Amino acid sequence: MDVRDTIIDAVRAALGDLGVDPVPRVVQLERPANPDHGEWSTNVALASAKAVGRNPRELGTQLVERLEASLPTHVVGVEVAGPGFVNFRLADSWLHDVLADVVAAGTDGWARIDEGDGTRVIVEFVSANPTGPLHAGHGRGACYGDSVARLYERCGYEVVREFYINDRGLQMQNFAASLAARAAGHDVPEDGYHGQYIIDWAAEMHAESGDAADPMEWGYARALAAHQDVLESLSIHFDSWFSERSMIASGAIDATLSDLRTAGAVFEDGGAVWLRSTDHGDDKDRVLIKSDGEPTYLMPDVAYHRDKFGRADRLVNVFGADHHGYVARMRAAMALLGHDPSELEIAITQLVNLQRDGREVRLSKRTGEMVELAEVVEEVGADAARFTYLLLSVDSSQTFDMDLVASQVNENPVFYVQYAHARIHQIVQRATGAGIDRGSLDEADLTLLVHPRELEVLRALHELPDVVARARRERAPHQVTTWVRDLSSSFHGFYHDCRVLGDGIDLALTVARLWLAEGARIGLAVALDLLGVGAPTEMWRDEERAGERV
RNA sequence: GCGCUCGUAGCUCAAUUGGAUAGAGCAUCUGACUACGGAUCAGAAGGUUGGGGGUUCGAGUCCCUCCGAGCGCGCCA
Repeated sequence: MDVRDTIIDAVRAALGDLGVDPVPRVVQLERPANPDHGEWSTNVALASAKAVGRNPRELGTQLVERLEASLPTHVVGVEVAGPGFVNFRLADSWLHDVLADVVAAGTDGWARIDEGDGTRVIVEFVSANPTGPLHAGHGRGACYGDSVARLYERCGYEVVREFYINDRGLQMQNFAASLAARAAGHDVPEDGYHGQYIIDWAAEMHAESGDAADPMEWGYARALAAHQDVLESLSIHFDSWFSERSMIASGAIDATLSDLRTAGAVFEDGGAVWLRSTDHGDDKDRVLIKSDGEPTYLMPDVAYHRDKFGRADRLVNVFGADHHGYVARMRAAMALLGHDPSELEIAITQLVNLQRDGREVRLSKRTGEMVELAEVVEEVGADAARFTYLLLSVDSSQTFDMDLVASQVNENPVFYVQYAHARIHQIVQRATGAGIDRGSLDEADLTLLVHPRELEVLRALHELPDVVARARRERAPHQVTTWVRDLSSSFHGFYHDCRVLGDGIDLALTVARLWLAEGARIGLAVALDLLGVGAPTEMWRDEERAGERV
């Protein structure tokens, strides 16, 4: 049982004894910013004083008196402070228990949150048109979506990663026309695609099958293959590629329209069929079927989301910032189909500004100026790319400086973190080489871990389950990135000040520190896996490796 | 004009969703160990959280207003 639960139970009991009625259902226990304020702190006296008409400081004092009568496990001191905070001082033993818990849970179990209970979730992300390669901007949504999926999995949800392919419609026709034009040696149409890749692909198509190829089908396959290649290189694997075309064949679009009609969710005006999206918060109604009888872009997308709800309990969509205007109408459409809109979570990723050679590069497939995601991965490496994309909250736009991430590789935080992991492996190897085995946890004396550096590592490890749960809830993998940098910093500090092996280090202390390193290893491995970044057991700079070979 | 996301140290960003003295990295300056691989560690300096008002025990966080940035606002996709 987590030490916090023990404390919270004691606090609630004491509040009841003091005549606070009702006892607050949720008692917050927080870590004070200032270490002088103890290990844990609660503001419950401040929060409930008003409700029961008492002075907060006084209520806090009484609370302390009751708690002192029978201190919870590990607690060695309780004090009231400031306007009425109640602070708890703990013996280091609570952290030794944390280490034992971490080690017992291992990489499979530590920070595995049991709240999804098998709820089925479809995480849809990337979903770029198959009309050209993914560019650097898509990388953010790709890494983000995959990491969000990993968080859901870690929290007990059953996750499907899905890529929606807009494989019909005007953009596909423009794409095919552009390919055909280039293959025939002509300029591409005005509203076609002007990128260099069109020229390359047209040549490829021609070399492969002369004039026999259908530009649309050939280009579709070519683009999809490119998507899959680069995504796999980033360790992103989609379980499902959902084709818009397939819904025409399956009749899903007609069925959706029929459902909407039955629900009274559509009306006709000017020969077009409109969705009553204003009934559910949209600022205007939306056309589903144009007056010429053709469906709009929205129509199949609504059918697609209806289909997804048939397969899952909850949907998570990752949209680019340029699609945020689309959120309200999709929510409204789902509400009109009878779904709970809160079961459709939509995350918006803000833009990526790519910098190269000190200048900004606009990312657009249509105009042709772009940096392909594959180039980014090749130049900076998959791990650095993923870590960099997951460094920030997606609520802010990101400047991805290729030169910085690629050339000043030593300053990239991903190496700092990976180095911590590699160091642990090296220590264990060295210990093994010296004939030292850490044995079983039961026989280790963890109470020897009393150095501030050691305790800092253990505190960080204790936080991980909270971080994971919150990052999942807020769909914010960057919180995991922040945490893992913090743990790495603690570990490097420990490594610097506390020798694990060597003359003058008692064997029992070596063993205890080996267990601490194992705990840190587990934390790093769990977090890096959530980020989709590798956890290497050794790292050598190019020049070191070269030197080694001499 | 309306909507969404933002504005925090010179730069890039955090901040337990309303908690106590706003924290990291980079850059700058100064240091540490004849190294369990130094891709390490420590210290200094750096702030009116865009401006103003409000809510309350308490605001970077919530409300109002102004300024600024990005992105949207079609019977396009």
